[in-house]
Amino acid sequence: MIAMSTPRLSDTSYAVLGLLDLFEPATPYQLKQIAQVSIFHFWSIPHTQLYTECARLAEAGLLDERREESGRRRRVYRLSAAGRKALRTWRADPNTDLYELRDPGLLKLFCGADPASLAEAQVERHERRLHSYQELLDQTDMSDGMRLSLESGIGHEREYIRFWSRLQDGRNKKALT
Amino acid sequence: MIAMSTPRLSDTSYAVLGLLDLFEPATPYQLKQIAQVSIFHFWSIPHTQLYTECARLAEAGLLDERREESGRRRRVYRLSAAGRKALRTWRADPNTDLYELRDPGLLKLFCGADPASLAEAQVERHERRLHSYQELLDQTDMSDGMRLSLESGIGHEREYIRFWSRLQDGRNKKALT
DNA sequence: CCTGAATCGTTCGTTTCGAACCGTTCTGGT
DNA sequence: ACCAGAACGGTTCGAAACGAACGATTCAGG
Repeated sequence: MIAMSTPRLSDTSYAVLGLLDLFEPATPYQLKQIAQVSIFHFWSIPHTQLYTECARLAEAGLLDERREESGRRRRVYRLSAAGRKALRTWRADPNTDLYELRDPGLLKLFCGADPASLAEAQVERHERRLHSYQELLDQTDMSDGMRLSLESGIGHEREYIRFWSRLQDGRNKKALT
Repeated sequence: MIAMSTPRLSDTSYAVLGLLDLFEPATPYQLKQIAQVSIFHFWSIPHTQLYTECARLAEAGLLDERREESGRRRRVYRLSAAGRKALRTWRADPNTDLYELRDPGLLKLFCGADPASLAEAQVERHERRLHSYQELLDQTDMSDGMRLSLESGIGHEREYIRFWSRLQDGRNKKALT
């Protein structure tokens, strides 16, 4: 309950709070593993950031940190009351920005790369990813939010496959610049 | 032609080279304006980075820089021969990673926000964006790559609208947590 | 046990980020 | 013509994010 230093919370901060809300208690390493099969699809973070972000949030009083005595001396985190409250407040505001995207494939396409050969590689990768999402969907039991966001990912993968497939078919076979 | 220091070129570097290839000569500010109606949709960069990136690329010998004498003393950039070559090499390799995405809306959904109220805001924003893309498509004349990447953006906006619209309809009216 | 492989956790130098600021140019009013 | 304020253009700088690399622990098999 003590009001500590309050650094700005980024969306990434809330991502960590949200993960812990579903899967606490957890170490940063476990969060990384969970994130890889859940939020990384629409909220990418380098794994090192989970360590620093947890530390920051604990510092700010939004997480409780407990450290193992022996062995790896893992730091295990839980939401504090303040953390739970911060999460609830943020979650209740439906006004959010649109996405930010970085797609190297589209960038190359824009820059004039040969569409057909780009497309071939892209279709394959997106199909692989689509399958992994679909497997996730029926293997795991998950929260509503988790299922919905995964379904969104599936929709976008399908859209990507549609888009790139169209570019695969012949006629675009000019030299690779 | 002089081989200068060669810092790693990031995809953002190539984005700048690619823009200049289509629209040279240009100042960083002009690049920003062009980017806003072209690559920002799939390759977001803060505008200040265009200034530093141009400087870096000029330093590396991939751009030619000319500075105005009077007034704003703008720096005007063109591709150098080396820059053109670097762009061509990069463009010819079809093996590219998949996208990275950061979508705060999906993040909130994942974290358990009320789907219906989130959806309402999201649908509106995505529809606005979809319209702006569609206007771009017939107003402007553009390169093949530009048109294609814009069409991809339109496809994804439609997908977003499909997804969020589904969540708009009643029954999800539980309290906003 | 011992050795190598997998797992786990963190550090640290570099790059990116974006708020904030300042100088220039434009616009309209007088 | 001149001035005030708004819009535009460009840059700086401190903070945050990034990711390569490393060191330490645990596990698996011989």
